[in-house]
Amino acid sequence: MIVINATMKDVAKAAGVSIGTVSKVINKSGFVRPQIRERVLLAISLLNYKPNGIARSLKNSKTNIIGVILPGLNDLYSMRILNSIEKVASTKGYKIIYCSTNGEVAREIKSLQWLIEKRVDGILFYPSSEELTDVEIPASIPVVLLERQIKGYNFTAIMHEHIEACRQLIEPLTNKDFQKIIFFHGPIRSSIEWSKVDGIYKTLEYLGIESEDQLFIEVNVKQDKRALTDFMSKTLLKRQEVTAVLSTNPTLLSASIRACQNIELSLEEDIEVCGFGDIDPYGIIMPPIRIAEEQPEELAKVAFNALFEQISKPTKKLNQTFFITHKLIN
Amino acid sequence: MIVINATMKDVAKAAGVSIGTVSKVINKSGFVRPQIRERVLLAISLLNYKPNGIARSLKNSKTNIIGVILPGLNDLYSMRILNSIEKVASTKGYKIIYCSTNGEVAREIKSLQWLIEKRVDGILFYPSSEELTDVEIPASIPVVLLERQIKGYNFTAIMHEHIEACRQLIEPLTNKDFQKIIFFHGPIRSSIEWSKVDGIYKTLEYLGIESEDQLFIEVNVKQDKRALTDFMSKTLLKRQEVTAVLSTNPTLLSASIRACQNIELSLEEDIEVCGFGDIDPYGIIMPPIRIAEEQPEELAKVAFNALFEQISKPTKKLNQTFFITHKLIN
DNA sequence: TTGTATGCGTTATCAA
DNA sequence: TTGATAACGCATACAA
Repeated sequence: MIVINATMKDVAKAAGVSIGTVSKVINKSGFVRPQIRERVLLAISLLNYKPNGIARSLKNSKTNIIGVILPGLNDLYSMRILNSIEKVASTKGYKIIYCSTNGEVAREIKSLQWLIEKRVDGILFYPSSEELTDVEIPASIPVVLLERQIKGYNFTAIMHEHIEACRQLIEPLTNKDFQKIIFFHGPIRSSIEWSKVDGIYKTLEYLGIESEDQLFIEVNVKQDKRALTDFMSKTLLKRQEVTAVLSTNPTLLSASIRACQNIELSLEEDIEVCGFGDIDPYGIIMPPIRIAEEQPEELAKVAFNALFEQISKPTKKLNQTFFITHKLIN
Repeated sequence: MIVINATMKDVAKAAGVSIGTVSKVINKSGFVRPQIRERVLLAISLLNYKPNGIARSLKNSKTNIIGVILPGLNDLYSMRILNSIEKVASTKGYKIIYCSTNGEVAREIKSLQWLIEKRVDGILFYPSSEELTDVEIPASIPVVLLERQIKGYNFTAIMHEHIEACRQLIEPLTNKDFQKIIFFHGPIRSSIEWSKVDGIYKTLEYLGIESEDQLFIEVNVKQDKRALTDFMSKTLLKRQEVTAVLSTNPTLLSASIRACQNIELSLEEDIEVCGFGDIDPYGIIMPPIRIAEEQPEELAKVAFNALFEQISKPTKKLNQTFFITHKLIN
């Protein structure tokens, strides 16, 4: 008997038993006489029967899928987040549906709605802003946020703590003779950039250094590589008194390095460059610079576990914020 | 009337119509009297009804999901592949389930089986070897392979062509005075490494250079960064006559650069380093070295389109191999 | 121990 | 134009 996509019904017929019995054999639930069980197993392999996960999900209200919404896979940070989420999720039997938003609220909404429609068991969401409207998330689908809280929702959120990292970056600079530091940062309306700049201010205050004496320069990170390098080169040339640079994200940090190379400032002797971002996965930068690295693996693990918790015990609705600390290298 | 997870039945009852009518309104199929239509729409928003995608998939035998199986997200190449697949897929209304295999056949099989069970509409599969056993893929689920063909299956496959890239890398080296080149490559039992080494041989032959006079060194890429750098440093010190290095993958290429820095060979004056792999996304390496970059975006696009083709017209079973060419930079 | 029947939430085919 | 009903493939409570 040849059946293209065999169902339990086909198996039942072939084995001369009822659907219920086949189901029991497959799910190892209840008891089935060994003899019959064998007949069923034989029929299954003969017909090359594959259970239909969709029907199962419908019946059980469980998909074993979680949705992961990220701005995109454009840097090592996002890549490592997704990589880790997938790894830890798969140890608990979950697969992931990955959605990118390109930082657009409209696409965030679309993704959320799609995932809700597909009845995923939970959602990990890295919002690109604190705003989100026009989407109500059913209480049956837990959501855990990455790196940001969303106004008016108060989900569980996991984010990096920046103040301590700022201290670790800045303090060594000031241990030596007094330095004039230039801080390159992105738009402070971004909450992440803001909290880094805030961390810098707090650190300076803690160290008894006047913020007014240092240079804070907001840079348009949307420029292309070349433009960024040029801008920083010019800035550094204009400010010859500067002896250290701290950049708050990988784009700016790499641009700082290119700028120094550009105007022939030696990272060894003339200027000290440090900042946030895993920009040198292959260890090529010489001399190695001091970097505060995000810990995406840690973030992913904590986030998934929080989500898993909520999936498993839907009653527990204790929304908290967890903080991850940076790792300082070199 | 408060309903937690409203269904079409709830909507129908609330609007005082039948389920069939509600379905018609939602799917805009058939005609519904405007007045009734409004009533239904009202009920939908009142009850906060969300269609159940699982039930839809069951009914329509269509999930709008494709599975993507990759060895992992451990380098920029995989990242860009996944990124592009997701982007192009979403333009056609598909979401992706991402599965990592860590290069283990057992996990490849598990992933395939899981995706088959979930009845995804198609699968993009980057196998880590040419072997695969114990898994029969139903004809109803098209599969397109990335970078490799699997023995005994003969699926449509998309892969990079390496011979031309080898020519473009090697020819400039030989335009100058005769050079002694060292070729660092990975295990040639890997089909990708093999085809690169093959490309090198063919190029040398084409250029009339004796392969015997050049150095081919197979390197264990599983070593850690430090060990790799040391190994290459020693090799280069032993072979002072070498004036150029070609490495066949990003791990080896970056190690070559670190080795040169290590033993103070100037990339500008003493030695020429080139090879395969996008190791410098932030443009920090000075001087820029010549690199043959894979084109993951192109690969992803071609692969998805091939898959989409097969999903749309299941009859067409013309399995082919498509080749992508590298892009030479610097 | 096994079989029957119902429901999960849709869509689609018919009658009405 | 609308409504009733039968699938889709499976799990399960209950009857046999």
